[in-house]
Amino acid sequence: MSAVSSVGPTPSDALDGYVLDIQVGYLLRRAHQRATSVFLEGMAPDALTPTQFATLVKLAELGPMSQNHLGRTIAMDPATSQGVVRRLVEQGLIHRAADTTDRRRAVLSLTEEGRGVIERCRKRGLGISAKILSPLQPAEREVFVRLLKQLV
Amino acid sequence: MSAVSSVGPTPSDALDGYVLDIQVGYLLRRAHQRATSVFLEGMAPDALTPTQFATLVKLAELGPMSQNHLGRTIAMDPATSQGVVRRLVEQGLIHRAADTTDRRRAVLSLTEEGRGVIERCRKRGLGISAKILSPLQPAEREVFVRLLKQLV
DNA sequence: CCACGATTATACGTACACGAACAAACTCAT
DNA sequence: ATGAGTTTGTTCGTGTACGTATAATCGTGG
Repeated sequence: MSAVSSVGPTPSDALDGYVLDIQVGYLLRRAHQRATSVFLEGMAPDALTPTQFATLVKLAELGPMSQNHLGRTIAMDPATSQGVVRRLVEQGLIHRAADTTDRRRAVLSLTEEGRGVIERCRKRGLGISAKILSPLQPAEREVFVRLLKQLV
Repeated sequence: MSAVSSVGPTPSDALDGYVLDIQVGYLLRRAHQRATSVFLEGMAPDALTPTQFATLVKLAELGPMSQNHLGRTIAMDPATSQGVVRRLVEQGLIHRAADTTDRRRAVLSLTEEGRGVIERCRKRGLGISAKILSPLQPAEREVFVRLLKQLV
């Protein structure tokens, strides 16, 4: 029976040194929330999510490939890839074709419309990145991105 | 299996300078994924998610309060708070009581079991934070956390 | 006192993220 | 060439996250 109740003004007997607001996981969650929010606001004209845009960009970078392969290049679970690709196909930005040599695979490629969306959104993407980093001093931004890359 | 041995010139005509892998939003998504994964692995004995743990910790820090208020202190949408708190109540870690002076509110507090979980998990939480930051040099870790805090 | 606006909590829909289970198809070793 | 093991894509369940809508309640100005 641990009598937990300290009479004093500290309700955090059980914590003892654990301060949530400086834990890196908590801060990453908050920063990711804000980055997503800035992205959605900036991409509102095309109604693209960060993951959807990343999928299109990677497909443009690397050319046609299978769904799972594409997903792996941007750290998407196969189950997640399925939903993301399905929505992009429904929007007409990605084309699905059967692979002639491997009947399990679906070969994905950009449609003309998908290519157009990327061109329109490229500049906006750079603006969004700048806005996310805007609370930092210019010199700090490069440091932060360098460290963040090491963390992934 | 290797990178695309460029069948054509550049498949990324539409990109022109937009490299996904150095966009801060994309890196934050990846880092958050990894942080979540490390957390879930480290907290496996108690099966707590990062958000659930944050909720318990904040409740210990600040004492009993309403559901929306608690949610706001850790950047949760009211809709999100509802689900997180419901699951914690189902696990017996949080107690819900009607507010006597405001019948809209539900006053949340930690149960004895909830307090025990926090005590057990405190040290593990610190270990998890260290593990997330482990790819960085010790000096870099403080810099990173400082910059990350400014981004939130 | 009462109508109006704000707040609290809930419900529904959408979207990522992942574990688990599955069928179909492929590869490879024996 | 057959069987074992792997890969591809899907489906289901859980959890976070958010917009929108709604009902109940509270506070305040007139």
